[in-house]
Amino acid sequence: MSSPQIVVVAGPTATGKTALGILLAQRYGGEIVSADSMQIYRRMDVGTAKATPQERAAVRHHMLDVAEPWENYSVSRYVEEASRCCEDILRRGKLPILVGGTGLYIDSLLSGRDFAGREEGDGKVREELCARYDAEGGEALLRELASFDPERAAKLHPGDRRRIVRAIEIYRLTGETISAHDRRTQALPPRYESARIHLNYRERADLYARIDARVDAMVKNGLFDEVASLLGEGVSPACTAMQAIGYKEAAAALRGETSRPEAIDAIKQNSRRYAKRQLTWFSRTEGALNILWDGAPDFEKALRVSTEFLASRGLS
RNA sequence: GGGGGAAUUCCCGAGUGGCCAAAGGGGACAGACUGUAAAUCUGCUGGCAAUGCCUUCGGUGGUUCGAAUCCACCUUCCCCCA
Repeated sequence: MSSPQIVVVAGPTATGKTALGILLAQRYGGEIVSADSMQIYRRMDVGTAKATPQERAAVRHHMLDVAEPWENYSVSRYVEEASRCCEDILRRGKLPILVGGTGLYIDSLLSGRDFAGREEGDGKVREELCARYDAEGGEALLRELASFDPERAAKLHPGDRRRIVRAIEIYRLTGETISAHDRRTQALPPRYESARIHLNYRERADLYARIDARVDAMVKNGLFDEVASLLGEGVSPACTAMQAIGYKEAAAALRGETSRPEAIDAIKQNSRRYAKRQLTWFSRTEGALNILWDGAPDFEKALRVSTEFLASRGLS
């Protein structure tokens, strides 16, 4: 195994990724590349727990504030832009430290995955397929998918509108089935060798308590004002950015659909569930150093353990 | 003090004699994931030596071949009249 070009710090929300990332960047002379699907948006700071101006002054951060909240960002754009950042950092002889909780972004960047039909689509096909899904039902579209890609059809559930539509869309746009596409991209060697560090709490209850406390802190730090101002500048609730946890619930409360306490409870609950999904995602990647907090983070120890781990992988 | 109503599995809430370990929803738990991913989708949820057995529908006792469902009393809560 060749020595890693990139260090990854991942884990569920509220586990101290940002702080450990900065410590590592300082220790190794690295720069942070964020891997967070919501921190890419400008003016979404408190609700996404973005690194503070002080933290960003201490260590250079990339892939933060690279899009407007009304833009439709995507994994493919992330891979494109973030890999440019990594190339740049590497070229300058520094260590890119990928920090974030969006598993798909991390894996896609590391593998150098290309996404099918990037140029071709203008959304028309997808729109049409979505309409058909709603009118004819999932079973019908799944049968259609099965006619040219039975392998994929067998894996999808009729209720999975998004993936059924996408699978048919790719075929229509590129002539290649998504199964064939996936097989082909899977066979490609990864773009970057990486050393991965995963953060979590040993006890689920501690993770959840930490999340709840952080949501309370966000509210105290002006989450509702931040959301109100976004809404005020005309950001539509339909935007991807407005589907972020904390934002959608606060927006509903600001519109009077729910009370604030209800919104805050919903934010906590959705954050806990999100953390669980992150855990599930990260649990399948092997070879990571798992750092488990006992009750509270111990960054001194984490830095020491990480350094040993990275040394064993050839980084000094 | 009198009259009426309600108590169901973690929560809400169906169920009014067998097809009920008990609909549905929520939550919890688990999983998936290749252009929205903080999104989206799926599974599961009394116990066990498990094609069956045991415990459970406020409590106790009763009717019945058989009760969450019927009867009596008790407890708690709600509403109305005082």
